[in-house]
Amino acid sequence: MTTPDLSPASYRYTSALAGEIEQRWQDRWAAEGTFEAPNPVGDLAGDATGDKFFIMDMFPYPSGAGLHVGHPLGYIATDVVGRYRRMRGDNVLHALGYDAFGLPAEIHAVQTGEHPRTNTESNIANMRRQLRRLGLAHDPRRSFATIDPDFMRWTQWVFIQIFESWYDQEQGRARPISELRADYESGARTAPDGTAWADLTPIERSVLIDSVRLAYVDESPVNWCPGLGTVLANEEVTAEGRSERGNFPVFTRNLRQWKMRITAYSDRLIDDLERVDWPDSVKNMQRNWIGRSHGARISFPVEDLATPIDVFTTRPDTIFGATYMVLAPEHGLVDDLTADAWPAETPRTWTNGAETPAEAVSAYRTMAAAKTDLERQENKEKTGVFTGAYATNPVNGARIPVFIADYVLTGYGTGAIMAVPGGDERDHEFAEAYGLPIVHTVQPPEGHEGAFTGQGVVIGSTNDELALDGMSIDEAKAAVIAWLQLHGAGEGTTTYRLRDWLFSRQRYWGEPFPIVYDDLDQPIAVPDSMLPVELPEVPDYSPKTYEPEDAESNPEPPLARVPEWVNVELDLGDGPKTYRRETNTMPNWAGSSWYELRYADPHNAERLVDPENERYWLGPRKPGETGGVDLYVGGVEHAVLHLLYARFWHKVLFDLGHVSSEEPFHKLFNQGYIQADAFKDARGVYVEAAEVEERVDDSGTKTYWFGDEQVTREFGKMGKSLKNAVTPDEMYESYGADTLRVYEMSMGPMDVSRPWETRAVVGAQRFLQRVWRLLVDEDSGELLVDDADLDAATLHVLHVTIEGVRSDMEGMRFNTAVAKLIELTNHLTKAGVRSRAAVEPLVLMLAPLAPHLGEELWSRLGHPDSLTHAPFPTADPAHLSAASVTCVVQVLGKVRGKLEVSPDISDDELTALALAEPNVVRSIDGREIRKVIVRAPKLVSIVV
RNA sequence: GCCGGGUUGGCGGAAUGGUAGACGCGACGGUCUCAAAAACCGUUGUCCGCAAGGGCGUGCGGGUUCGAGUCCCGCACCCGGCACCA
Repeated sequence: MTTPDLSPASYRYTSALAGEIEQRWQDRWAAEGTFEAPNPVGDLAGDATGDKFFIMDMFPYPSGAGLHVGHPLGYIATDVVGRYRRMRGDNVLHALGYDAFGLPAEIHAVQTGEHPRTNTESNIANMRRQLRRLGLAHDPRRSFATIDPDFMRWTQWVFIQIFESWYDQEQGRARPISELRADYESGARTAPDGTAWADLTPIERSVLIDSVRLAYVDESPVNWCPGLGTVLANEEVTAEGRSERGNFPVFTRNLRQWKMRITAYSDRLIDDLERVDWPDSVKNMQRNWIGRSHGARISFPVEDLATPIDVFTTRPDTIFGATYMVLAPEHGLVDDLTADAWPAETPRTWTNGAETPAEAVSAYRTMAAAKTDLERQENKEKTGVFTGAYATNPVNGARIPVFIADYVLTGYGTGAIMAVPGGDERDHEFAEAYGLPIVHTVQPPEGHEGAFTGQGVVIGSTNDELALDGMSIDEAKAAVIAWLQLHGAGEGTTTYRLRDWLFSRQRYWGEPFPIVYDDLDQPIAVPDSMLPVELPEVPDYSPKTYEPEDAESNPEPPLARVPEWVNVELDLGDGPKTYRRETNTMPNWAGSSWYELRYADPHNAERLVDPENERYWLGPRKPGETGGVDLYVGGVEHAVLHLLYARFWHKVLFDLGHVSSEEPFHKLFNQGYIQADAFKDARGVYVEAAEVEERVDDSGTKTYWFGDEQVTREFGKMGKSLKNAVTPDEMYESYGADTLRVYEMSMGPMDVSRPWETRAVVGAQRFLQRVWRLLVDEDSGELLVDDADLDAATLHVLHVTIEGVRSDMEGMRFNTAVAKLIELTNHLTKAGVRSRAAVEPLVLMLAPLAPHLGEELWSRLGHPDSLTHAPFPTADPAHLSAASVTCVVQVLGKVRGKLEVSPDISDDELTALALAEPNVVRSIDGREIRKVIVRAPKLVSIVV
């Protein structure tokens, strides 16, 4: 890219020299173990000084495509923070692992026949090479991959901990199953139906215990994707009801699958968000995802049926306006309450033309089941059918019809609603379509049409015992709930949108479950001594896939094809017996749900993490704090996936006493993305952005050409799919790693996305070249530094820079830190100052951003040791005020003059000077001065 | 629809309520060179003006203030998340 350097200056800071310097220092850091962080105990034990600081990046998936310049953005940022903290004296833990289970490796394996492990490991090696070239200050002893048997063993161990636990609602925490069993055995606790433990058969006991485990198998509606041949979590299905990967249709099917009882933690997962230092946007996304809403459960008796309909509502105050009820088509009571014949005078619109309610219900159900999520979303027109049944409104005895309709969802609340057309827009729409009464229970404003959902005064809501009229909505809610409770018709309650986490996949390339089934088909955890359960060799890695539309197909895990692995003889304490292994594998999220803990004690063979090491690196700094990683940096795309799962697992481990921290990540920072122009040809196919040419026509309009073909420009996240990736290797080649680092850090604030512009990278290189040239003679390589005293102006600039850079580093404002260092460098260059007293602090401040250049210059300045632990410069307050400051004189808020004044000038003196300034006098133009505001020494504002 | 974030030169961006546009890219002019590139130096919001200086200017409309990019009210547009969630 750059033309060969023909200049005679052989010590010019070119990409070649930068490359040589960078590799040399990387070798030295590796040889000296510069970034190794000592642990309190264990194999990595050592003497730690200073405060601890644990930094983490969201670890990468080792893709075969390698890195582009967008990937390292966050890694550079955390590296700068880590290097800065070391210079402040902290003991910094920073390492990088690999999230290495995943679908791409499996697809590659299916295509090539190569074992996914082989391919994944070579991808990891390539990624390590690319990242090493960036000069990241990681502790290499603490790196791991989730596919390492030693890591997988502990992933399985955590799974068993969760499997062997239940959630004690009274204590509000997870407890071991063994304690629950002990309670049953001692009689301290009986089965929910009152049966004593001793009266239960072994299988009944198993079922009872299994029904409360935090990891459990159960048959329930799940997302089945025949095209991929696996079930998927809710989070992996798009809004259009298709798989995020591959874009295949997804069907809701009742299947027996593993789940994690994350819903037990709903309240703690919401409430503890108050205790962590996370961006509000992510906290909000998690709150929305968990979707806690307070309201009431209310029972509506049904005519001729013993079981009432339970509904959930957030607006119990509107119950007097409940004029009909709706059940989800899949609701369990529908069959029981559907009448034998249409009641007399049933309107024709309610029957859908069917002869009997049963016929109408059955037809509607079939129709609703055939609707895809997309169709439901696109067509929100309200449909439904009358069941022929009537319920009774408990507060006013009104006889109200019961419908089924697909605008009521089976999975939320109780799957049934009381419909209040006066206070709910959806109910209003349905009521209009089916001619149902509309009753307002909150006084709507004059001229209001349709449902009224705003605040107001309650009306029309009075019975013999309950008088809500005139109350506010909140008062009425409380009054209704109290009344319902008194009459046994309902109670205040809370519901959540969050569902339990579907945890099994029909994949080869994932962690096997450490579970076997006995001859009664009960799941049993394998003993710790048998961990890890490793993946068997299989003849074929590919999942059993089907026609994408074949909803009737069934999942078939690849591991089930290896009977000699599936059927295993074990002695679990009662003699050798044959067991059947679980053949599903864990989802990709498993390893990342606990990996923060392993960095703290990566080789511990006895425990997940030694308690002392965990307490040191993750424990709360003060009582009452959550603890957790001090800084976690990654993209916002994991806001409700990884970050929710990891919090859940961490809390279970906390409850069980394995960790002292209540949250995995104390501070979270979302970095923006690097974006870039992408270009599409006439067919809509992306073309290589690097080969597109920009042409400007006479009118100044820009057009883009790929060869002879005109293409259209777009803007998006950098990556392979948009064919606009720029690799770090290209940047190393043309500029060097330090230039790439400085450029990426100077592009803008860390938390916003920014467009990549290769032609702007040279600005960072010019800056580093200026620093180099300040210290080193380009022809001879000699050090040009002297020991002269600094003049007042330089002292001032230097200390203001130190103060500013420090604060920018603390606040992760690297873009402004770079700007300040450039200003200092430009000042020194212009003033011809090469004094050690100025250049040493400059080199130290630059070092976190451009560590190789920093080390090289530091060493040339005569320091034998790495500057990794050299103290970061401290500003001397004495030099922070300048010898003179510019004072602005405003007249009526407009700048009319500037004065160079002493910083300690008095108000009176400054006012006198300001009023004497010729341009100020002219602006006042003889008018009477009404007021003078003086903020010495910076400002005088004159009001006339 | 709901929640969160945003809108500043040609571009990326900077500004504890106090000189809007730091720093960088690009552009323009210059130095060096036979020439070009690189490098270095200078100019660069816009309009009027020879200049001194002045007018206008941070999405739009109001307000508070001696003074608003910054605070308050209303609106438009853009980005992200959720969405028939009772």
